[in-house]
Amino acid sequence: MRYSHQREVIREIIFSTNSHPSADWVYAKARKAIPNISLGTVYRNLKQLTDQGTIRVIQDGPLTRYDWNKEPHDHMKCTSCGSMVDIELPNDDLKNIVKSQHNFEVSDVEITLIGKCNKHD
Amino acid sequence: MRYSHQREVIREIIFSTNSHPSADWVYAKARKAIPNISLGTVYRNLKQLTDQGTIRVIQDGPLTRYDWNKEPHDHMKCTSCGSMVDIELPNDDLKNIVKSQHNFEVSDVEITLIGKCNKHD
DNA sequence: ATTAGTATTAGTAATCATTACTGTTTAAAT
DNA sequence: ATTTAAACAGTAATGATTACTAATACTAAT
Repeated sequence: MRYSHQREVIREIIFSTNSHPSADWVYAKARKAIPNISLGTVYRNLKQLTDQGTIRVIQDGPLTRYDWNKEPHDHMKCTSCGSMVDIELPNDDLKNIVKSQHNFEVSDVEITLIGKCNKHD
Repeated sequence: MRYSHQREVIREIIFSTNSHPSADWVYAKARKAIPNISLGTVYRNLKQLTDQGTIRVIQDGPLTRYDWNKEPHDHMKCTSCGSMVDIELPNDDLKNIVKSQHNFEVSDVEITLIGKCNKHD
């Protein structure tokens, strides 16, 4: 893939945050570096970066977010502040259950825990 | 909530399938019973049925689907045929982990297993 | 260094899912 | 039967994403 300044800026934006930003958030940030960057360019490059495995997509309900963390991991979503935090949970048991009981070969496990984080006791 | 024929038809459609249909699929089915039913009516009633707890929403990536099964349960999604099948998985361990390690009070757990179902060995 | 070829871009139009609006219809209470 | 508000059909509007197009800018070969 050929180098482009726009893609590099977009990549850096994703890698600079843990907030799992949306395309729109990335667009707003990118405009600060490249004021006339196009929203289409943002979407196209987010897709390319995803396809080449540089970043990954996470789905937050109907919202599409992006994440630099490609290690297998899960998410805690707080219903009070809307934040989505990374967490690693064991899932070998789940895989084994469906393998033995349903003959379903798992390639990926997506777990989201919804609740209240420690800021809202 | 006042009775309406349209809502009743929509409710029956959801309850007649295990395929977790989308709004569009419900619309197509509903037109067979009520040819001039409006897509807005489908969306409005799916929302009402959801709000009153008669059905529930499940998010399949960016796709919104509807489900009559309100018992807590999880899903297996087949990458070959796209089908999404209900499954019950234990999740007490997961809840306990985040409670003790992150002081995160879980109200809901969403697990989706992605892989190949037994039709595609 | 210049050129040629093509991936990438900005800008805009188009699409898709969903929601909002508006004037009409209909359930159901009086 | 009359009244009232909820629900409707039809259509317009929104928001996110994708597609299109002519211009631009990497990069490899000269």
